[in-house]
Amino acid sequence: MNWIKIDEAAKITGITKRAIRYYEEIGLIHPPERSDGQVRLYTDEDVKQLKRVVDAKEVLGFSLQELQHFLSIKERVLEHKDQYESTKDTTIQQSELEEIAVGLKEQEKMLQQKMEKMKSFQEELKDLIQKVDSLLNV
Amino acid sequence: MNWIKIDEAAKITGITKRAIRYYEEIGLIHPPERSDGQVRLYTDEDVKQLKRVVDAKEVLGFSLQELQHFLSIKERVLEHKDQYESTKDTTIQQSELEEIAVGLKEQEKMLQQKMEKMKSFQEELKDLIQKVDSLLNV
DNA sequence: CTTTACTATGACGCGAACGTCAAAGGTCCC
DNA sequence: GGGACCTTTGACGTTCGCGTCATAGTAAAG
Repeated sequence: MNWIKIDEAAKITGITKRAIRYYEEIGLIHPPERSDGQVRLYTDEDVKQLKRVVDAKEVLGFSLQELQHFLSIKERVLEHKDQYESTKDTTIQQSELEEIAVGLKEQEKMLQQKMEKMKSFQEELKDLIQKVDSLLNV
Repeated sequence: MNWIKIDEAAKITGITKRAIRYYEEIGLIHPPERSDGQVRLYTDEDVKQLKRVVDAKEVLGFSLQELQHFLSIKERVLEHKDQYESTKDTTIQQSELEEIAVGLKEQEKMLQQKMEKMKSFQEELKDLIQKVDSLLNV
């Protein structure tokens, strides 16, 4: 495995070291491994997750809390699927699954609305660009 | 004209009264008319503008400053177009127009990227919903 | 084993975007 | 015209998302 320290992880992702530690602090990313001396060591996977989280935050405008909520749901669902017949604590109750389904569908609806609004804003932007261009080409 | 006070405007738009006053304070919306006793009176147009501003903020994840910048550019461009042959102070210099064009095109590019990332996130969401549904229909 | 360069943790600071409260004044209805 | 209920301005408080020290420990090179 290729372990890197926080400074390199920061350089790769473009996120500051402080922000990375902060994301860990609020549970947005998994705490990475540590050296014997308590130094954080990141894998490629860790770095990927970091990038995805930041993308989602920037692009979707989700608050970090919302994002964390989504990620924990996702993990639990995937875990549930893998360990289908096990009876671990991580197993999700049927009733809870239904709630999750409702919540996710709600999210998808909101995302859809967001994208539509973005489109109309994009149109407006294009219009404005056209107008500016026509003013320039006289 | 149908004048409404801030409380009704707040109820219509879903924005708090404090936020509306704040938006006015930082120049995000035009100061509305006032009664003799200094009470803010909003028209339908004002309410529309409020909605659009908030939409843009929520959907695009713009900071209020960025948004204000965009709105002021837009207004000045439109004004420029109307008063084409006038020599008012509001007229935009050629050089400035070019800068604006560059800035707007940059914005459009970023918007495009955002929308693409949103799409892929939407796919992920749909996947997850499918998985949950398949877990429910056993 | 020392030096040099990171790293960890804790604490305080900060700007944005409001919330909240107080004091003073405005509106409207009977 | 006198309450009951808004509104305004000002000021301070709060939360989020980090930035920025300060202090102390760690890693790697020579």
